[in-house]
Amino acid sequence: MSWNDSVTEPTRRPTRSTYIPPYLRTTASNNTTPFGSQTDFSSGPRFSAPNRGRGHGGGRGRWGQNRQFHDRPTNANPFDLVEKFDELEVVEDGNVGQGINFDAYEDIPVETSGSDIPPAVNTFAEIDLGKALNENIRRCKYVRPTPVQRHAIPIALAGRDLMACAQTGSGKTAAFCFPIISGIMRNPKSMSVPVWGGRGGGGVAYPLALILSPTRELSCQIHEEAKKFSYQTGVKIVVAYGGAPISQQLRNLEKGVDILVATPGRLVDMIERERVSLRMIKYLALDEADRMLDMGFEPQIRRIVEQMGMPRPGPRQTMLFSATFPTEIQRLASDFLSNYIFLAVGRVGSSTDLIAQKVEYVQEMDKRNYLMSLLHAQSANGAYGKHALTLVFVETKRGADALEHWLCMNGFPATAIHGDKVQMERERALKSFKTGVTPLLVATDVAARGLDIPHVAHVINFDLPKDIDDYVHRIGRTGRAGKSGLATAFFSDKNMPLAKSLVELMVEAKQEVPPWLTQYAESSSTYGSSGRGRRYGGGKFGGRDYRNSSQYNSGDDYNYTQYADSYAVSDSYAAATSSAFPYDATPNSAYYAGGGIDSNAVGSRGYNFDQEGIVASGWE
DNA sequence: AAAAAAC
Repeated sequence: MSWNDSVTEPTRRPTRSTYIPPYLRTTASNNTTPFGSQTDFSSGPRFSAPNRGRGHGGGRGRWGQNRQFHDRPTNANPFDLVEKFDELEVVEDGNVGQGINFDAYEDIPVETSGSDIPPAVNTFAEIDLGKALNENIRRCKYVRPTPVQRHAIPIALAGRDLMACAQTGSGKTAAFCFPIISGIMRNPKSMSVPVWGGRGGGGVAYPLALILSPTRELSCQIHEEAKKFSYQTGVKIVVAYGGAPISQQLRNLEKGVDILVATPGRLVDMIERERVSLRMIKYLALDEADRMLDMGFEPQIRRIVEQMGMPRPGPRQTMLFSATFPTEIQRLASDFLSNYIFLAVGRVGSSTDLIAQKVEYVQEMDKRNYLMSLLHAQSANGAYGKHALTLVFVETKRGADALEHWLCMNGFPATAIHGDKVQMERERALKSFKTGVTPLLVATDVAARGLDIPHVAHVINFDLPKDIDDYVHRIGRTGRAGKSGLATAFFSDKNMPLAKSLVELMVEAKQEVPPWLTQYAESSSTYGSSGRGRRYGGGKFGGRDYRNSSQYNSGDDYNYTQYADSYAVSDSYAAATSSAFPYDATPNSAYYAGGGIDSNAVGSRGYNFDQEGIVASGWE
């Protein structure tokens, strides 16, 4: 595949003066890496420096003059810093030489629609991502692309817009990062050089790629991942999010930025301060795109994408990733896309077989005592501590504080994370949880999506969420890295509206449903269930391209009529999901649950991907 | 109705 052809003429950012080729950019710390002291000047692309451009960035700031490569900040080796790396080594050592049955990939249902869809690849070797990126893939111990990567990367490398449906944990960060990094390296002339900043002076940074995510911690995580992928590529990644001093983030921007990872608020702030311009954005990725486009976020995202100088769809390549794409969200999202390809990998919105889901009927007033006995039983089993973390979700920030306090008063090493805490507390809580210092974390939905926290053995929905998709995201924090997980929900009278979809989800995941819950589900479904308070109408777990629904029916290979009918007769989760994949609509079919190559499903099929390091390296 | 996201 000659995606090379699709690469556009190199563009130069408006205000720049000194060009530093990539192979000079990353040499400063080469000798300190554990991956050899090679300073392989031949590995970088050779090209001549472009003409110097006169700065015209709105009169603000200038690019550096004659900045030498040794002036650049030392490039810390992310493979050293990320603690996951140690786990990778352990995992690998313990499992050397085991065969992997990659035929299992073939069973994953995949739906693509759109025009001229580039074929999927089976190996990274089939894709020319470049030497540096291939090295990083090796360092990350990604042996084979995950299913979403197999499909999404060729699509993205072909320059196509993409709406991709794959559950968190299916390797989507890499799926959009690899093509972005590769694309930027293919246009070396456009790569950043440091902004001449000076104290308070402030230049304008012109990132080529923008990755937006809904929470600060998720942006940090993406940044950490992306740094690993871009190691020694010369591609510079900067993260910007609120709650942290803006000064340091601005300084980071001044050192040069190709890819900006950000939360929306801080990004808008920086744009308004004229410290960031979106004028040169070539790649836009929205992680957790359905969340980014829900009621709370949509106006802000629309403003960023449509009203702050970003190039239009077409000149800009846009990639949306999410576990779920409700029809209504797809409709909104299509404003940002041009001739896009829709991709759904795995059973969309489904949870995984290896997460055992329990639902207990617990009255509000009994919840604390019930939690206490649960935790006592847990610690008696030894299922507790550094490698058996318990994540407790509550509905409100106040509730999180109260429960944290109560747990601590009762001798449990708990901490809490929610949006009313200052960022430092949030980060401290997360770290303390991750490291097992406080193996109990009470959290609001701030921690529900995307976060990759190894060793979460138990997710407790102390308060159930209102929406079943939030439930799916929450329980997806456990059962990772091939380990089994447990999810316990406290179901109270307040949760009656959730009964139906919860039962359907559990049936789908082959979980034992308590009879009382089935009864609730049936009684709640007798009235108002179909077409009622579903935020986005039918197809909430839209694993299907909305363009293929009736009014868009252009007649390709799907049976749209049947699909539409299934929504008409049943507004159910099961109907939505089982109709998502025409290849195998059998409810009990053993394809990977949860989108992509979910480690749990893999494990349940008897394949252990840990040995390849794929699972343990963090897929979010 | 809550949560998230700027200062």
